[in-house]
Amino acid sequence: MTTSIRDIAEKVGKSITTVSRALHDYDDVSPETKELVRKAAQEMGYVANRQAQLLRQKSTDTIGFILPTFGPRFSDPFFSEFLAGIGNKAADHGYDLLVSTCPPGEKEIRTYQYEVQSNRVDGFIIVRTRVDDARIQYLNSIGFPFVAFGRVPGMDDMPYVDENSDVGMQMIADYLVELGHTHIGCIAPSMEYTFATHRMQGLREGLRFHGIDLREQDVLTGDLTEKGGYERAMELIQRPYRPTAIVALNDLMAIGAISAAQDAGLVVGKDISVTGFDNIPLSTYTHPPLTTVHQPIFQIGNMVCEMLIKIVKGMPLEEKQVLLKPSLIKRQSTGAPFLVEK
Amino acid sequence: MTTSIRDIAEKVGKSITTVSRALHDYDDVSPETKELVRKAAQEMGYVANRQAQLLRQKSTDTIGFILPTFGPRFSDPFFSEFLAGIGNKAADHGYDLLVSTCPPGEKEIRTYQYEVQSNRVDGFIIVRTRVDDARIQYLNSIGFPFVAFGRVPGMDDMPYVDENSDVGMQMIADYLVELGHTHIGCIAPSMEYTFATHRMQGLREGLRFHGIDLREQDVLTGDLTEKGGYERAMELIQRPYRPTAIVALNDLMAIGAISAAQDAGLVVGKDISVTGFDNIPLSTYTHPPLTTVHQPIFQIGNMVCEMLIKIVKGMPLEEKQVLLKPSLIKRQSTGAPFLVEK
DNA sequence: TTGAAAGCGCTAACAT
DNA sequence: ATGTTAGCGCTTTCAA
Repeated sequence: MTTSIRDIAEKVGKSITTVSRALHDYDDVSPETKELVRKAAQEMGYVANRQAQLLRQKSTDTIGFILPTFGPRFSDPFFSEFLAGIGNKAADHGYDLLVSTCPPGEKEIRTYQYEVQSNRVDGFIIVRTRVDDARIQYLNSIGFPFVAFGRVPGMDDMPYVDENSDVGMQMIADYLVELGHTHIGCIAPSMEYTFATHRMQGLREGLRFHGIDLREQDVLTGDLTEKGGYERAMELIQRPYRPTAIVALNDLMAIGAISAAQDAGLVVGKDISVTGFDNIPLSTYTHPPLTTVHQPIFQIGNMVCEMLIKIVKGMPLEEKQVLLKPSLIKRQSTGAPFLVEK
Repeated sequence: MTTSIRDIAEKVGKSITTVSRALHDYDDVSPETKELVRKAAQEMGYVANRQAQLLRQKSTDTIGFILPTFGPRFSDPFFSEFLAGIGNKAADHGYDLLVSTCPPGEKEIRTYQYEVQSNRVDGFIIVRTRVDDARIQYLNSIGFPFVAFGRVPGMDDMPYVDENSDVGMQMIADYLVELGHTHIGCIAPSMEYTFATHRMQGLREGLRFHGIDLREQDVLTGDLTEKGGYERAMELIQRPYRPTAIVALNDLMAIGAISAAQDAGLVVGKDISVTGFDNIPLSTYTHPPLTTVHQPIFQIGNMVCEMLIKIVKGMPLEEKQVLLKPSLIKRQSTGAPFLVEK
């Protein structure tokens, strides 16, 4: 069926050892032999059997990525873009990407354990880090390579890439205050996500800097989806004294919030302002376009993957922790507050 | 490091063969030995080395999925949902999912070849089939297992799951005509995608049934993204005699079209109607919510994966070709036509 | 510059 | 019911 190293050896009349070495460009093989072997390999359409190669080398040249899927309508554009970023870079380095799906929770660690112990991957890429992240604790405890997109409190030494979303949110706060907002509502996911804690803190500090306190009752928690955003935003909007601006912790929630505002008969950007975070391509095409903070998801995927490959190859890392500078994208979902019955 | 079958053999004082057989529950091993071996394996945290196991068995228990990524902002919610569907089912059956990324084109086939020849996967899942699909021709020519989401003309015997989007589009046509539209524009991706040909044909036939011809000049081609939809829709809108309804061939394009209409000062659902296709979760949260045709992407991922696993295991397939019935989702992006300067 | 031989961890045919 | 042995395809000592 498939040609093996042995077939080539037979054809060129050399030993399999020589063929193997020729293929790997060892310098103790004569140039002529190398040429000969290469040509034969080419002709016969030889491709190394990965299983055998890797069994021998005790490595897998494979990166693991376990998608934290939530329910059957897992439709977050964030992940396809991030995945493309990883896959892209992995391919550049001849690495494979092994993707599994597992909802966050109990079973999750077992999925990681299983992949580690069955020798399936050389390292993991972790997304959406959590404050008390069992995945990272596990990998750390056994010294298994990984790189995270996102930080984890108390684990300042682990390799990660993250955007400085504290600062990103401060920019949002500054901008809203500058526009004249003083009563601001916030819709957020569970604070188990570190990115949520950073963004909240940035928002809090940013507002406090201008003498504004974000009140607990103005912060509502929902799912990290359009639906979650819609529901929580609707709650805020239907209050007798509704906020003049709603800060959503990601674009998907913001899209839900815009929808809620419109269903309530409000004109977004005039009657009420809405902001997001991520700058997914879609955020340009909402109505009105969404004011948000840019996060280069594809590039972060690239970086995370590149770092991980260096780590598993034992190469030095220039920077073990990367914190990217955010930038504010001003669009039309924000405007000066329209003050209602005050 | 990791415990191997040999370690267990030593511990329980049996041969490695016996251990292997005990672990696989062969019936020529005494119950006591089985018990003994299992307990030891448990205690020692034994997990089989996949590479070795698979090298021996000449199978990989792995499914290949090559993401057709377009450019660096590959942010299509379709793919994350589909991936979750596949991953989910694969995990149920103990299969791994090997994901690569490769833009459609020249190099694509080489990526497939490479994965086939290096023995990395048992079969492939193909998405977004094309009229002249080199991937499928290749896999078919070498008899390598695959299941496609989408049909290919002239390959009626290949295993696939698809939605009957001809009928889906006819439903859209019926509905628009029923609302009173007669001048309809269409924004479509390249007709190399089979789904596009089916949807176009459905639209054409649906309209013709009501005595309406879709004119060539009213069909514009763009990228399968919000941006593509925006640009092409804007062209249609700026014409002196603009259509009263724009049919987009997927939801992402429709979102772009809504945005274009709004930028042109039109009220969508009143001044102009817009329809999509897919019913991604987002389509509920556009403004106004999008009239579209539902496609159960997660379940299709499930089905495709299940079928592929049966094929690679040599199990019989109840249905080799599955054509799902579409359903129309009426929302507020469509309404009776508002007739301008006619 | 080349080849023989061992062995990665596992399974299975063949003994016993 | 259990063990011996061969071998999957490859890399890598070690010896020639």
